[in-house]
Amino acid sequence: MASKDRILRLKEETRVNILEAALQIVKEEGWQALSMRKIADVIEYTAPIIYEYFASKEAILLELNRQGYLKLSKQLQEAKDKHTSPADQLEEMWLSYWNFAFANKELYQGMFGITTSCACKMVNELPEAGLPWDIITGSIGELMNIEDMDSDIICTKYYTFWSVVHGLVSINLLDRGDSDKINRQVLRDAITGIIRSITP
Amino acid sequence: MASKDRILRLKEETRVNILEAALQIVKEEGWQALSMRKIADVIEYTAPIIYEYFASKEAILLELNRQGYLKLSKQLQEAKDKHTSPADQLEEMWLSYWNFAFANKELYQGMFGITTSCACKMVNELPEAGLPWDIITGSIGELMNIEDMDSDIICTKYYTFWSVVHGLVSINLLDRGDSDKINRQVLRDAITGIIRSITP
DNA sequence: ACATTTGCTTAACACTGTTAAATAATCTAA
DNA sequence: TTAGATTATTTAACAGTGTTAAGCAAATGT
Repeated sequence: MASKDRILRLKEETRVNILEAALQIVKEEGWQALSMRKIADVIEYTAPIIYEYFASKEAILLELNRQGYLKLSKQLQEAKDKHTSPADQLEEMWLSYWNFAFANKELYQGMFGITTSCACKMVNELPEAGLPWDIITGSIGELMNIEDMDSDIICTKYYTFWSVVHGLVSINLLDRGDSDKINRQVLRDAITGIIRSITP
Repeated sequence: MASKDRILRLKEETRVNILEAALQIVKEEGWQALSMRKIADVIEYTAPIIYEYFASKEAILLELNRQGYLKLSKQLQEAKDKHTSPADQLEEMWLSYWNFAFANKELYQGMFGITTSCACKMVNELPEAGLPWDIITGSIGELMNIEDMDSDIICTKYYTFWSVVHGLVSINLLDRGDSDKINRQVLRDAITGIIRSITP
């Protein structure tokens, strides 16, 4: 029965369509404007069929976040692969993180926003949310000559990196902050500063 | 007509009650659970009378944010007044900022959250939102011997401070991050590091 | 005592997420 | 081909949201 395959392919397709429609709406009108009926409008169905593909609206948000983490991880890995020295890798990766945030503002908000309306709470239980950590701490450990990737010192250094970059991103996403050029300079200074501070 | 005064006092009182009820609900159930009817329940009225005091739900959120900025500014000023040297002032103020964020999680989320559902957009036009900037850049300017408080260099240094502190706060508010003790250490290190970097 | 203003509520509208029932379309088997 | 069973999709409904307009009731001014 090849028709079964076709039908499965179609179902998978509308599943993708739902996610794409959701992201499109969010990009055009923001998270607060996303509604099931609007998604249904875009994919030319009525709202209840969405529940054949996702258990709830929150499940859609969660899946979008998941894909966001995958996309970010892919970019981080590509950035890492450009260099061999851990110091260069770290600089390239955090610049890549910065670029991801602004190229995917809405996604970034969902992934790392202090959600206010707390769109999807279980994002912390998403396994993909741990991927960036894995990719980056590898270079930190190598740079510091530490093997145990879960050691407190690596953890601390990771959070030091993350907080400064995420903080800078947040401020810019909040429409605060200076011109992009100045902020890039602050970012570069901070990153190289931290790298130097942990270079043996 | 003293009764006019009494009646005005009562009106002011329910205005305060509305705000307190809103904050109470947010603290107990989160921003996403805040609704006009719930507020009305708490103050023992029906929903429409709230519109005699606030033009919209967003206006309530805006006023809560305004009070948040005032409260934060007051704490920052008190922290500043504890010392005379700008370096000590800066350290004390940013620690105070950190403490404010965790003592008023919900308020902080509203004020500095990448709102996702973008609760109130005009928070940037709130004059009170600029108070922390005024208080802190004063010390930065003094420390760097610069008079023009709007100079790019002060601006940049302010954002450097803010991004690292806000980033660290965000990560902890996201349930990520280490123990409070370690994070306080990261915070202190970062703050003193920046202070040292701008001390002539 | 009547008229007017004020305070407050009820009712309604257009939305929201979500579920159950009803219908339309498709596939299966005789 | 036709009858029956499945599946796909929609309509209707529920409870909730922010918000507005209409109505009522109590206090006030004359």
